[in-house]
Amino acid sequence: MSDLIADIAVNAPLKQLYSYSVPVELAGLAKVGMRVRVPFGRRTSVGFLLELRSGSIEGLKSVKELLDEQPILNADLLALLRWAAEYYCHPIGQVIRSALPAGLGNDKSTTKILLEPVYRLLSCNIEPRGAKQRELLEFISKHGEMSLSRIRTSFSAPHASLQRLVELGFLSQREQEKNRDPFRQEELPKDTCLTLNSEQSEAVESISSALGASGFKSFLLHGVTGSGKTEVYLRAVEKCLKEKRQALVLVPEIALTPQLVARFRARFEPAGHKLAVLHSGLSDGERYDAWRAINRDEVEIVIGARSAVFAPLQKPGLIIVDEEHESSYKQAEGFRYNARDLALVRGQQQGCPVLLGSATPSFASFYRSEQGDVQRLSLDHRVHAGKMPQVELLDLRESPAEGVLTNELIEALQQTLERREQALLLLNRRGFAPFLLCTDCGTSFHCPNCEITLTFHQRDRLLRCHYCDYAEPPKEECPECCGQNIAPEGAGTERLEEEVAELFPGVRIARMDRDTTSRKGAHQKLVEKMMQGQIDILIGTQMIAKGHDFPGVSTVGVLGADSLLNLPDFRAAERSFSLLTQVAGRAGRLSGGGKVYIQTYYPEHYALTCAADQDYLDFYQQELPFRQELGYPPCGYLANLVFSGNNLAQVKSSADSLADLLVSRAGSVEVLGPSPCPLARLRGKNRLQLLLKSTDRKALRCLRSVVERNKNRVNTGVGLYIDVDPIDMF
DNA sequence: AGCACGCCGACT
DNA sequence: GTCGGCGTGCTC
Repeated sequence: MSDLIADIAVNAPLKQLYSYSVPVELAGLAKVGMRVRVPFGRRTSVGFLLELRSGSIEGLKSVKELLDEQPILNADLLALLRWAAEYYCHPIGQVIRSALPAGLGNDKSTTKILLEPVYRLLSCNIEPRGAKQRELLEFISKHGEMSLSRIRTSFSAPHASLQRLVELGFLSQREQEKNRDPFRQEELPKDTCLTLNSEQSEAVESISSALGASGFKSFLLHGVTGSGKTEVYLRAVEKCLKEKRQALVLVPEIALTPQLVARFRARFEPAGHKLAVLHSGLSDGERYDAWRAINRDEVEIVIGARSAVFAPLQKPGLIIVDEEHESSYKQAEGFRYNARDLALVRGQQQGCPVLLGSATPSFASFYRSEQGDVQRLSLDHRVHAGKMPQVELLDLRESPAEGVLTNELIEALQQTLERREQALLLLNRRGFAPFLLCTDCGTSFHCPNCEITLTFHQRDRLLRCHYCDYAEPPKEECPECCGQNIAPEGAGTERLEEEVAELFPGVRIARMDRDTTSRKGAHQKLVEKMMQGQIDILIGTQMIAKGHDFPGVSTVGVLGADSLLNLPDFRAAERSFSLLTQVAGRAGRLSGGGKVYIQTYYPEHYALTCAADQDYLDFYQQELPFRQELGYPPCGYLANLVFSGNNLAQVKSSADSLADLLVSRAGSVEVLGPSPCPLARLRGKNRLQLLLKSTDRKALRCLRSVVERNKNRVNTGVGLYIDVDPIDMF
């Protein structure tokens, strides 16, 4: 006797599926991709139906309830999610939940479906008496079925009259789901349909032919700032819509790039194409409505941040990842996926082209394009033939700064203010432990095994490598120049703001960083003030280098470029180059002849010199040997195991014992550590990491499954997670 | 993650 | 004598 069995991913941090019997009355209705309610242990839980098969139901509990009438996840999306759960070593139930809008994944559905009345004409043999009623009736008969909110756009307070018309039998009324529209009050911006230059045309041509062929193909659109990448996106999407397929556009953070959304709306909404936006700034309700509209196949273009890679499009024909180098595509907590990489996987699974775009491509993407895995499309020329700014590297060894600013930069700021132009000061101080530096010659201290900067640990007075746990005591004297001036470095935007205010009394200074923009709309407000010239000097973190162009800015100062270069991370040079190139592109966009000053102890470092020349290829060629020699991505693969717990001894013994096991099974995989995480204590927990590195992807996957099978070796009270393809090592 | 069971300290 | 602390173990 064979019965129907459902394999369910339960909403709990558990890797495997659980099998349930499907009761006869649900057998015909149950479909893969639906949410169900199942008894789980001594409680009930929401689960996701992933497989249906026949077999013996002996000893199985049965599905209690189907929570959807139709599957909410289609087969393609489920395939992507299952792949991601496996690849990123994360429980499938939680992976699925993270792909759903809040309210669909948990037991308590807090998000309400709004209903609104919809009116339809029944008969119009006789006329109603009131003038307003007649107008309403005429309006509805002209446009057919009409929702209350639509009627409200033409009539004020129509509800009472409509009620009366329903009572009199002129209209029928039914309830319909109402969609919350985040664009409600926004005016539709004007479209500027630009003519393409030859580079753009070529790029569009290549993408178009891939769209026509409808199979997977990936492109890297490498276009300098101002080279018109967005116009290429727009044309590609246009072509995609012509093929009757949908487009998915990923952006790092929509809140910071409203103009991209505006251009898409301007181009496509007048033609009647429906566009949806998914990002963290939406209310749960708005997000939920947008998600469901996409799922009902009412939307042709989706623009969204990271998690939009899971948008439930029925037949995506094109996936665009804008600013693909941005590290915010990697989720740093919980389900640690990389949306850029998953976009490529989704494209492969669904057979649709994927377009990665950036002015400073990630090293990985450029490498793939060099290998021929990704087709590179280059836009080397600025659309408006704007001059590239002049970049000057200020050598701090020759002219040390008294405070944060060197005299040259102070001078340049003074002149900028006199000319009534604006200045940007970038200081990317992030919460890292300070590093040691010889202020005479600029030497900092590197790990002999890993080639990354050693971090100074005040507590045990040691220089430590956060990858392999190499340690040495700090030198009293610089090994390069025998100088005695070895000092920890560090200064933040707040201190800079103070210094600038003292130097230039009366000047309008503003600061833009996470602290000053945490409130909703605060960022936009600063941007507007800057645009209107109400700010003379804007000080901020890398936030000021992204998103907006400030046409009035003629001078850019970069401080603490070295602190980025000295992060204990093999991507430090890549990050520095990328940020500096971007911020340099902010100067003198309109006026021409903007100047950029970068203060540094390493004016000869290739990350800086290449950024100064805006020369990506040169940077790539200089960086490549390091990655190759040390087997770092993309020349190798990484997985980071993080152990955390309150009791350091327990954390250490867990990490050590798992490390021993892994070393014995390592094969070609290097097992580095365990060593303290860059943030060795975080939220009261002691943290150790064990880095797995290999040029052989399969071997690394294999070792990861050894970890999965031996999680029980980890002491209770010690948490373990795996970060696959880590970006930040904390 | 929940939600139990279970085995030790201070309360009516 | 019990109420409850949170260690540990399981969930088709």
